Amino acid sequence: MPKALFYFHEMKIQRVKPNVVTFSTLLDAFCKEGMMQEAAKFFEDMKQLGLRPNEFTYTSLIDGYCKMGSLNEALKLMNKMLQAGVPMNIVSYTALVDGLCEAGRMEEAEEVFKEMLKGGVAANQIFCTSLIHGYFKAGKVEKAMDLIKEMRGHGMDPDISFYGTLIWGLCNNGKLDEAKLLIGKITAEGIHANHVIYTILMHASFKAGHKVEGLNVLKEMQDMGVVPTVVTCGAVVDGLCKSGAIEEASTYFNWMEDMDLETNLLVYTALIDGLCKNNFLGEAEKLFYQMVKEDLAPDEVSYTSLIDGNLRHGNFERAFELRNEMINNGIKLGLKTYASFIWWLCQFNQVEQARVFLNEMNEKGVLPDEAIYNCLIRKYHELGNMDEAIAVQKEMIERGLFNGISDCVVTNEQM
DNA sequence: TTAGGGTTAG
Repeated sequence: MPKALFYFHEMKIQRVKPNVVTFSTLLDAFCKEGMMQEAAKFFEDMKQLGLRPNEFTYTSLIDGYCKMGSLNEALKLMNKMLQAGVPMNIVSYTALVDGLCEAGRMEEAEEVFKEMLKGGVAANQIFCTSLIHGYFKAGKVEKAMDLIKEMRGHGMDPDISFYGTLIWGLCNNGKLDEAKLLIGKITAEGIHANHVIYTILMHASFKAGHKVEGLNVLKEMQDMGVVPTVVTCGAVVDGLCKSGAIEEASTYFNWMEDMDLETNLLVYTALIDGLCKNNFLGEAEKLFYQMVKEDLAPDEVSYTSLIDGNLRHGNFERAFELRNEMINNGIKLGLKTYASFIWWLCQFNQVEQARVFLNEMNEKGVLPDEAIYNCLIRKYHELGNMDEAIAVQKEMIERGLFNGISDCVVTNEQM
């Protein structure tokens, strides 16, 4: 990116005028880095220079906003695009629908799909794969299957990414066996599963509690000549940690070096979390600082893992120290960080301190979830402080988080 | 010449 910008400025110095393609290329690079403010600035700059953004320019921006979860910005851009007389094509629609699917906004995605067809733009395999991913993610297996049938009816030939999505969807909807059968079927048809598909299957096996099976998938993958990536190893380390096989997890973590694979934040965090949850807090702390030494900047997730580890061991002082370190490094506490503080403070009967965190969440605009409220209500109730239990439950109801079937302990009569 | 889909962490 800095090199690209250097050439861009060099162009200006040499009085070579950048055109729409030059701007779109740079703008797309900013979007892919998640630097949307810079991208938006380039967008304005090019218009100022009298250049007319085209479907490529708009699509990069729509995709960028979608990837960072700013769906409303993306939708606004679609309208701007149409107003500017630049028609949406299948690529622009795919970027938008994929964003809506990722955010679980399936009704809107279907609406956009209808509009697309009305406008005479035909769906293709990439578009359908995005929509199928959305349906699976939302647990709408039947809808996903219907669309797959329709795709076949339209003569679309499924590719490896499509199968990746399908296998992921089956695994995430409790159909691990069907996913395995499907891999066998496509292999027989001459389509070879790749590292992504094996990683999906392995992760699903571990998640279902089948440790041996998970490791078998890794072995099968290697036997088939598919080389594990850092993502594969991350899934192995995480899977083993969650199975309580912490020593094996450490072995695979070190194995990455033998494989010439560079570890990343995710793999470190998986192992740090595993160490914390398996009573190796000292090792977790050591690994955390080894990670920092390797220039991997801890994020909210890695801090939360270590904070949670300290809290579960009653090391409140250290947890607060890490919280401060996190803030000093410009990382905001998220829902999981607050949930961890509130949960463990309640477990150690420090309900007032937990309440301070709930208040802080409200001040900072982090929406608490049902579990956080229930945890506090239960603890207040247990300690005999019904006034506060009722007050917290009222807040929960006001926020629309009380669905009446949760295990809240304050009944209507008591309120 | 520039844009879209599947995998891992609290």
